[in-house]
Amino acid sequence: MNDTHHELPILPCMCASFRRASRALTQLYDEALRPVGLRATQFTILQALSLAGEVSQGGLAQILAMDSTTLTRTLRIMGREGWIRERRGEDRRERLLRLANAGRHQFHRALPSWEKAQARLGRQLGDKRWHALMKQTNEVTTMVTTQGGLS
Amino acid sequence: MNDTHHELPILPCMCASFRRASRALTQLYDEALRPVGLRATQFTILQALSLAGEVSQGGLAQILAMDSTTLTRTLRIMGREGWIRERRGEDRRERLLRLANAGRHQFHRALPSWEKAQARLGRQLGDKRWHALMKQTNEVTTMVTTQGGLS
DNA sequence: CCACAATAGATGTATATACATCTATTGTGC
DNA sequence: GCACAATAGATGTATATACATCTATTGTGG
Repeated sequence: MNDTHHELPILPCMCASFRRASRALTQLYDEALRPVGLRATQFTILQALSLAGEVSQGGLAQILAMDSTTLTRTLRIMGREGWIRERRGEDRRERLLRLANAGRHQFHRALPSWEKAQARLGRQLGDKRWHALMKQTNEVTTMVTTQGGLS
Repeated sequence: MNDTHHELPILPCMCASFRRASRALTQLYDEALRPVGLRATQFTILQALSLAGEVSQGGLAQILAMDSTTLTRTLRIMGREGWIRERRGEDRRERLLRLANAGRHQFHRALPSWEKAQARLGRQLGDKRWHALMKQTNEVTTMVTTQGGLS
């Protein structure tokens, strides 16, 4: 406990606050998932696909509020591992994605580590704050992605 | 308004929720700051330095809950623009950072765009949720960075 | 059907991010 | 003072992220 400890000033910027919290949480979850060989981001994609079934790349991007071209490379990495199956849609521009068996397996293998991280954080926050955060965080995302655009 | 609109499912993962919200917010703030030629991240660093005065790279990293080596490169980019002044500390391993005049200028030039983004979001959220989010987001960060560590 | 606008992704490029490892410097036990 | 542990950043490497631009495909007005 040395005193070179900067006391986490409150950043007045909402974006900065969220980015900072994201970094902190990502480090926590990454650490929890490291033994399983997954990044938080990759776990998220496995989980999203597990919940969504088959979706196009653009659909997945929308679910994750992410640029669809960003997924091109992340998915390539995960495809390399054999976790994801792709096929062309009727619209042959689309790539339809879903979990491959190896992906489902990897997801289930990671679940306990993820749940431990979730539970530990939940214990620290308490149920009330946990739910408030989940709710409000999603509200922000909805708000920004729905009516977003500076125009 | 087409119906290829995936309805933003609630992700059960706290980390994923935060990362998603961060991406959404970053796009919003990046768009607002683009005319000024700043990324949200860079604005954040200028603002943090503006608030903190002179800090070491490690100190700034702690303020931002960020790995200090990550800053090496971001700061190099910003140094290129002449926004940041560095000097060695008494402890000659440290780099002490602060805003250069050009950095202060760039920061003030960006302030109106940033304030507009903040205000717009604040209007949408309402004061109550705005403050709740700020508070809770910072609590999470404090919690995770303070007692963090899986050990 | 055909020209042209619109869309889904792929690719090029730049930044953001972390970790492992390395170097330079500082602290510590003896 | 010296050997060795600890610390602050720098560097190598890999992933995450977005935007501009390009290609392939689809929709559309005539």
